[in-house]
Amino acid sequence: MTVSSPRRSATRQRLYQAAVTLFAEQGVSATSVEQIAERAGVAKGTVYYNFSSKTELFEALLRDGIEPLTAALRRSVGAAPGGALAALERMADAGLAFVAEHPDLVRLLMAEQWRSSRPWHPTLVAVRRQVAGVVREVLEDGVKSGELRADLDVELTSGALVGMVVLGALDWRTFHPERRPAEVRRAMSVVLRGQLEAAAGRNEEGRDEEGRR
Amino acid sequence: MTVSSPRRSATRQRLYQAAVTLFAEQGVSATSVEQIAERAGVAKGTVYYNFSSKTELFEALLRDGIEPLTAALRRSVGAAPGGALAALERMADAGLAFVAEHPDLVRLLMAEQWRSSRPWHPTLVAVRRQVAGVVREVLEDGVKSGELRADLDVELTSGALVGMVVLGALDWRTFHPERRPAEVRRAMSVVLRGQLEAAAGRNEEGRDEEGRR
DNA sequence: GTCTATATTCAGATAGAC
DNA sequence: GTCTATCTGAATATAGAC
Repeated sequence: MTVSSPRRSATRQRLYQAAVTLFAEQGVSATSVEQIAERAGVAKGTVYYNFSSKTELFEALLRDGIEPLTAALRRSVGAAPGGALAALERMADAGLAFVAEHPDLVRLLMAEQWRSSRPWHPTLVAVRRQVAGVVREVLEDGVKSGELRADLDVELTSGALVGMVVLGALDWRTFHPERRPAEVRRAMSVVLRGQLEAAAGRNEEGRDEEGRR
Repeated sequence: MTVSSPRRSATRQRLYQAAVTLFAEQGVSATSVEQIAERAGVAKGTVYYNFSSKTELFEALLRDGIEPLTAALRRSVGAAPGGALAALERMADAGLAFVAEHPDLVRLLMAEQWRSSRPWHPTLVAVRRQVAGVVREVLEDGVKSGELRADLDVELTSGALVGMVVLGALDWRTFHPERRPAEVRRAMSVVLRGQLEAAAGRNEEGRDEEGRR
């Protein structure tokens, strides 16, 4: 198995880029190979020289695109100070950044996630489990250390938190793109840290949070 | 314009049911009219007698399916006691119930939501805005009444909270269907009420919540 | 490696019998 | 109102020239 030639891998990258945009916007089935080729500036035959089928192109695209996501997640959890809530904030941050950088890929993941009985479904489920799994571990550690409440339902809560970050981020990119990343991060932080309520009985540490980082 | 005959509207209902399942599982484009007809137990021609095209069938299905959702939302906000957090909890509850009852429709909304440049996209965006809008109003009222923090970003926070509920609920139905609704509700309530942290400095009111309702 | 031309399959939509 | 039969366009995938 020889390493792909520079020329070929450049073509593949162009095809990835063209395909992910079209797939996200129209769906996989509604996108023709012709369209992908056109957008990438090559002929249809070239697509089939590089990938055996449209499905294979899509799966390769997923594998390639997901790698940076899992890498970013691992980074945000591992080497860092603070407790569980701080780790959750960093993960939310990493999620936000990923969505900002690869909005089409995330839209695609969101859309295809729920369709069982499609060839690529297992791959998507694996990604989902991996992402939610990292969050679950953080929650578990937080419970063990006593930082988080002992009766926390880590399974269901992790799913909900992932949903908050991912959909919150997509909502941002799609409907409020003029807002700055820091604003989005802060909104999520407020929910994560349980600071929705006005700080009536507590001290004023909530105001410190505004200047955080 | 005469009212549809009972026979015809029965057929339409069967077509809706067949279509929503197939659309959710395979996507709209990947589902053929033939498949829909087969599953509904009618011939393909009958589909075209009732709907002028596959797209029109899909849009009618959306309009019909969404009505109960917006109705449930209005109900859960309007006539009820308690402040903003209580209202948010009731809305989360309503969302959970809706997802439990119409999982296919919700999966479909989630999947098609992000594809601009499709005929039905405006309809889906309208639904999204409506749902998020109700949450935003509740947050705004909470801020005005002083229950919620004055500097709350109602726009971004409402998007995040909707995401938490919807994806949390879908996650539940898809990956943890054995869990009971009350467990899911409680997990979301914990996040909403900012009770992730162990109740160290506070009193034990957190334990009261377990027996809530 | 990439192109053009083409075979083949298949889905959307219609016409007309019942 | 619903069926069967059929038309038509389009999309996947291949073959072979360059």
